[in-house]
Amino acid sequence: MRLDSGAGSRDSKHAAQVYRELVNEIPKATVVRLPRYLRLLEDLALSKDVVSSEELAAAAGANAANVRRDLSHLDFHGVRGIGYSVAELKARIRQELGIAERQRVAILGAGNLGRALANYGGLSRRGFDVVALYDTDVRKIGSKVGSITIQDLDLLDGDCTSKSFEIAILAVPAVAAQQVADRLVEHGIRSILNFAPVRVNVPEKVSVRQVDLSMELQVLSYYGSRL
Amino acid sequence: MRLDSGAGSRDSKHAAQVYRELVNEIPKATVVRLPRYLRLLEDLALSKDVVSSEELAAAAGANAANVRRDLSHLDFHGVRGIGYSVAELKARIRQELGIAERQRVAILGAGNLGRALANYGGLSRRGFDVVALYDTDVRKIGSKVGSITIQDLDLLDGDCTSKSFEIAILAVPAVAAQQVADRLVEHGIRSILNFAPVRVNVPEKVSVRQVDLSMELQVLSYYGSRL
DNA sequence: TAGATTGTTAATCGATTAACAATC
DNA sequence: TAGATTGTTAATCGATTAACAATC
Repeated sequence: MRLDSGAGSRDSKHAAQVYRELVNEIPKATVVRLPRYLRLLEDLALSKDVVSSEELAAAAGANAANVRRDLSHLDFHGVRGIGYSVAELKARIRQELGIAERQRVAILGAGNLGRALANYGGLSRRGFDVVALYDTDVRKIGSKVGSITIQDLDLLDGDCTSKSFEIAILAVPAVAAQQVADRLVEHGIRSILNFAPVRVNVPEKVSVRQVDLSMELQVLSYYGSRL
Repeated sequence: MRLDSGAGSRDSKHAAQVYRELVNEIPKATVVRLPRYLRLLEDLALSKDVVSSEELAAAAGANAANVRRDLSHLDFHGVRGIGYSVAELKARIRQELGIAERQRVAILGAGNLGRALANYGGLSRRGFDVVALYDTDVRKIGSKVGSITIQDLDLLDGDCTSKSFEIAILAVPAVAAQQVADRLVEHGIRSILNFAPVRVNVPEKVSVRQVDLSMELQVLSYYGSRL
């Protein structure tokens, strides 16, 4: 099937772009802005019924036209002259992000960072429940962080059904990261947030986002040093 | 001055692109890849003298042509048929990132996250020294985290010269973030890494990067839910 | 030389945005 | 109606990459 030169194609659109629209794929840049819109909508939910693309843009550090295009990718429509329904847009973005229901998160590694993350109340507030905290250190296993008991990482393998979770946060030392990631993948996990300062290799079906403190500081340093 | 139609311009280049080359600006996408190259180079420093664009690309999750173009933005040249000098490229990237010398970092907020960051050895290994840790809680002030004594945030204002730092890490509660950011800006800081789950407004001359756990999880959820 | 790898071009891709008709 | 704001087009921008001549 040829996708270009069809009735709906225009010279200003690339063939690949037309294809992505056909299969209803949302641009990556849009996906990363959705949580920013959502945050404003949650703040606004009690005070306003309607929000404009201008306000959403200010909250996300984007352009109003950009916002309108983003929302049109969701097939979400506002009212001309009025704006967008706060409640409806909030629900629509939650649905699109796959967080209409609460998500279960496991934290791997109960070091300083793992414990800090387990204690962080902001997760629950945004719909993420930390349901497990794993470590390999026998001195830590059994002790509690908040209401969560640290468990032996070896339990992971048998835990598939009883303690299932959708998302894993990797907070282990760099040397252990790949090994633990492999076990998570075996366990069927498809989303990993990696705080370890190494890239982990995973099958294509698994998505990983890495948060690397040193690299963030290095990028900051670049911009700080030339002003 | 017109920038297009000049002797050096070609139809395949946009006028804005030509301008950025004239003033020697490095593309943002390149800047964020430099730390990834640097990490590989540090790992390689003891074992290899030369590295290829192919290897650098694999480490950074980029394309080899992309790497070669990135390095040409640094005016850094390799040797055809051979590759790039590991030691020279490492030094060149450090210089470009403004981290030829060690950088001093202050952490604002000695809660779970602030203390976890202060304890994180990876920072020092990458050339960042945590020189101060501030909080407002009188029960925390004076106690130590590792070798650093928690100080009263009010000292920040008098501290300009004696305890100066180039980079600040914001690890305070959301409600305090803007206020503390304002004080940092007054203090003359130009680089802020913000872990608080709110955008902070700063003058244009200050750069901020935000790390927001919930938003990262929401983006992950999107990709995890459609596979 | 033959093989390897750079440096650069040209094309395409993906994202942004000004502008404005549509319309509440 | 007049004012406000959406939805969409068209242009441009910024980034990526295949391909290949240059050259070690």
